[in-house]
Amino acid sequence: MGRMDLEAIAARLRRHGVTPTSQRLKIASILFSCMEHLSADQIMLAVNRRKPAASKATVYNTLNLFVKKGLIREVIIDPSKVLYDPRTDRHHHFYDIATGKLSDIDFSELPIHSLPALPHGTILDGIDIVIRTRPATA
Amino acid sequence: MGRMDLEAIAARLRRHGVTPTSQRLKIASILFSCMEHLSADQIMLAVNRRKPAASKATVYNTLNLFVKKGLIREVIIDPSKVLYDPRTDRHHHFYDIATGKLSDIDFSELPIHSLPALPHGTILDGIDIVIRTRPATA
DNA sequence: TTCGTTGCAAACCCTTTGCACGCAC
DNA sequence: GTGCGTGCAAAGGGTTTGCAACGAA
Repeated sequence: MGRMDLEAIAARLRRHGVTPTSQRLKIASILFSCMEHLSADQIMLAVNRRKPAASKATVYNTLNLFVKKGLIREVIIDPSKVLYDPRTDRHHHFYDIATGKLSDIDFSELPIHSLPALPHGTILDGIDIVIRTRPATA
Repeated sequence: MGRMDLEAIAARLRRHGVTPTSQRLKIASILFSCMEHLSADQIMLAVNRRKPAASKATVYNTLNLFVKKGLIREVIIDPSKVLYDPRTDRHHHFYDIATGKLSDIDFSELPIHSLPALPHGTILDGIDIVIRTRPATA
């Protein structure tokens, strides 16, 4: 997987108010070059594949920091673990209930024509749509 | 909260292939009379409010059984705990990110006009839509 | 020096599991 | 007696936290 230019990633972190450190750059480069939905555990493995580069605590702290700063998003689908999504633009997901695999749906492919009235005293924060699928030969 | 007629609940359990026991009836009556989205913990508390009626293991086993038998559904939104939904018909949810409160959206209020093409080799299993909201005065 | 970052290990919390007891048929 | 259901306690697994060491400005 071609590593994205580190300086570009560092700039992106700074733009979101995150000081780039070597651990954060490594974690960010994995997320932004893979562009897949990874669990903290998978990121942990990828980060330390060759040599120890970040501890478990740092991986979790960093991911939570990235989420808070809007660099990535959490995807809550599997109750057993959180997935992290390097895309932050509006999009939705396919979720294969047999394999657990997530894939993206562009916002334009699944337009919402009208929203129901929101509960009183609330404003819209966002919309998450998950289309669950399963293998055809099940 | 008016307890739903126990015999009606027992019949519903049997219809789904679940042998009605006193613990299962109690748990089911809480879910079906409250018609709210409860966590296992809240159900545990409600079940044992007056006197011990079911152990933690039984609550979890029962909820998982109900899900497997199609009596209730899991709602995965809060990564820290699963919520159980007594409604199994097609519907969606509002989720207040500040309070954690869930409320229902009737299927008819949020029509999906067209679906994107599913990934090759997969078939539709279902659609989950969560409209995230937050208090207007945030 | 000073503040932010990292790492280790322990703590946490929700959930599941192993195993023995008990009840219904 | 057989099988399912229940309960207790312990284990499990992902995530968070306390605290000391570290590092850059």
